[in-house]
Amino acid sequence: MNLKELSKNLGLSQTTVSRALNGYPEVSQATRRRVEDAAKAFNYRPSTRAKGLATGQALAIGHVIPVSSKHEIVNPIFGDFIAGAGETYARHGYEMILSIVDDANESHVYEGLKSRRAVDGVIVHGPRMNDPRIQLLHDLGLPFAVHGRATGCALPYAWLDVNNRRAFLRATDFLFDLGHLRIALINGLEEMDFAHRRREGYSASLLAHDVAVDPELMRSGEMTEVFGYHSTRDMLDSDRPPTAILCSSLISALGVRRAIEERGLVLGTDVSVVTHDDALSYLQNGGDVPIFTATRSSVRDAGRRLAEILLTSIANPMNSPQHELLEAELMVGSSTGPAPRKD
Amino acid sequence: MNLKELSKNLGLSQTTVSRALNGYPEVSQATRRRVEDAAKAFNYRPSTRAKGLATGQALAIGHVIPVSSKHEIVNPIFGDFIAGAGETYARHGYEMILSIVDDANESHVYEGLKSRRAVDGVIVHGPRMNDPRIQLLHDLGLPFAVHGRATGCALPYAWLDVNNRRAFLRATDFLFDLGHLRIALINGLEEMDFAHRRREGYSASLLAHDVAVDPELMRSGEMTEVFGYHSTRDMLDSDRPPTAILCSSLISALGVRRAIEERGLVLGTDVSVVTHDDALSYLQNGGDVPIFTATRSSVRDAGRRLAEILLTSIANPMNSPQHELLEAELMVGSSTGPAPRKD
DNA sequence: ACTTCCGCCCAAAGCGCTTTGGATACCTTT
DNA sequence: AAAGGTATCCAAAGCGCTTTGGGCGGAAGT
Repeated sequence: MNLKELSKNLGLSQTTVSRALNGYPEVSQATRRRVEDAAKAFNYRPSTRAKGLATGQALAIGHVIPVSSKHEIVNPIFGDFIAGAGETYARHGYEMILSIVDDANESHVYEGLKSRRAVDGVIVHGPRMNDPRIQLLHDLGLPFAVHGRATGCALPYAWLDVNNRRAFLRATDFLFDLGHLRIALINGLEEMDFAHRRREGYSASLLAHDVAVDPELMRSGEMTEVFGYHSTRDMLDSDRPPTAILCSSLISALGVRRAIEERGLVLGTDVSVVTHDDALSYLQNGGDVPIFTATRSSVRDAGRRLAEILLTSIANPMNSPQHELLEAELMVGSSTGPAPRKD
Repeated sequence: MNLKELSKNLGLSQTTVSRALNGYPEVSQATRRRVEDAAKAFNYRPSTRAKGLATGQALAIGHVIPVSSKHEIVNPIFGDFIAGAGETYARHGYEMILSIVDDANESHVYEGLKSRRAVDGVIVHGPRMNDPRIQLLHDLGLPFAVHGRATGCALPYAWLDVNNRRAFLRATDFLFDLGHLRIALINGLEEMDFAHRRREGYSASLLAHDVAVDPELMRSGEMTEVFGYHSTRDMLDSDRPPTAILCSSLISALGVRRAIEERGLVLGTDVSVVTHDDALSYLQNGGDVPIFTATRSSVRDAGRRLAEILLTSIANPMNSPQHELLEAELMVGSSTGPAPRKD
């Protein structure tokens, strides 16, 4: 069923039917009702493509998911983020279109989305330091919003981020308060902006407590379970093992725990662990009592809100870009305890 | 830059430019080259929408991701599956459009995709037993392919599945060979087709070994870490605890391990565990030596191939639907060992 | 009674592409 | 030299919608 058929069926012009359906005022209540009923009855829905052609809008938002060409890893937070964003899009009648692309070709994908007029805007995932994408998108004139931030980019742009620095500062302070002095950091890849900020928070706390930064206690890599395991194992086997570990993801934290328990040590007694928790739906941090002490911030919620930010910036192109900085909450679980005494 | 401008620029008609770009023979080599060069120079790409309108194709595939309204859980395998499918789409010039929807509204979404002509076909995720979606899609005349199968659906349809029954049959046999007699099954939600098939394989092995099925040893639920933990804890605390556990996902297996170790038991010695492993990029089963003995099948590869199946079925609508049944490989890790002797 | 205005509706153009049905020039045949 | 191919190219229609620029009748104003 298309517009022409529907209007023929109703004995009305396409104009009137279109207007009735889109809520324009120059249609009488009676006809509007009649049209709406018929549309429902025939299960009529305007073709997205035709509508898009006529209006110049795509009614779609692009998500370009970088898959690191080295590691072939899809960010595990991605599913939940998308779920959140999808809620917003559904409410506003937008589609979400996804491109999976290895990070080498990324710029081509953005150019393609723009020149094919496939989307009205894009969400930038996994920003790195000085990320070239934001300059590129700016030059392309393609509206965008960033999940995270890109340190070093001077241009104003819309973003939503967790206060990673503050979260890791507080977490480290918390460990100091428990008496820990050798605190390790198992972080994401150095080039990622969030990892950089977390390290800053960590370093700032060390500095404030007059503790020197020990490179032996800092690891960074793709945040897999295995990475957490290996890093922890190596550090525990060293001469001066840490008594506490700060970890950038719950998945790696599982590996951290494995290494700790494999050594016969007890989590929260011999070694304390604090992790960041993205509140992934399939990986909750325990039940009522959190297992891990964690800095927590829902990535699904971030998806919902960042999508909202992007849509409003598309609707009001002249406004200056919005930001939102979410504070992570520090949830104390059973993975932390006082630093073990030296005997 | 659009076709009209480009052709004006070249002093050619839109027809010729369009044909040159789309590989039609009625264009001389010389002009084709000229056109291609100009297109590259101006960074011209045909508008997807206009092209779609003219051809009647959408050049897009829909993925409808059900988020269980009860549990609000996004299937963790989803990211990797999408990454695989995305590779295929990119190669064939298709876009991927995603709808996140709670399972109550699912049918509306499919109808919407169809009537808005937004996609050329869809991938069905997470099929349940007697899944009504396959009948619905069949009636709508929307091409589709299923990731998994739907027991009880009589219609022929395209699918790709792991041989779940065989995998779990072999895994259970393997545990029997090690001398285990009390083997537990921690499975996905009962209504999911894959869970049903895995249970069948498990039961068949028990039957073949003259062991009665004990409902106390069978759990099913959303496959989270916490679910694996709780199920294992409860079973280990019972009068007749299992000596081996079969688990439907690596994530739950992490919870299984936690419960085992929390009881002071040793994985692979006191309790053996075999899990299914979807080979998720961020959750590898150990490094060179697998941690868990596992039935393994890459879900990313499944995505790649199922997308291929769908695209060929769209290209050849008259052919009967293709299937592909993947065999999982049984990888022996360190989570299994001989059944402990009764002293 | 005559204009004015308003409420309701319509015909047609246009969005950017593909595709049909020629047209034109240049070769080959016979 | 006339007829028939062949290789290139083009004008225009059409895909399904929105939107511009009226048209038409009846109520209100004078």
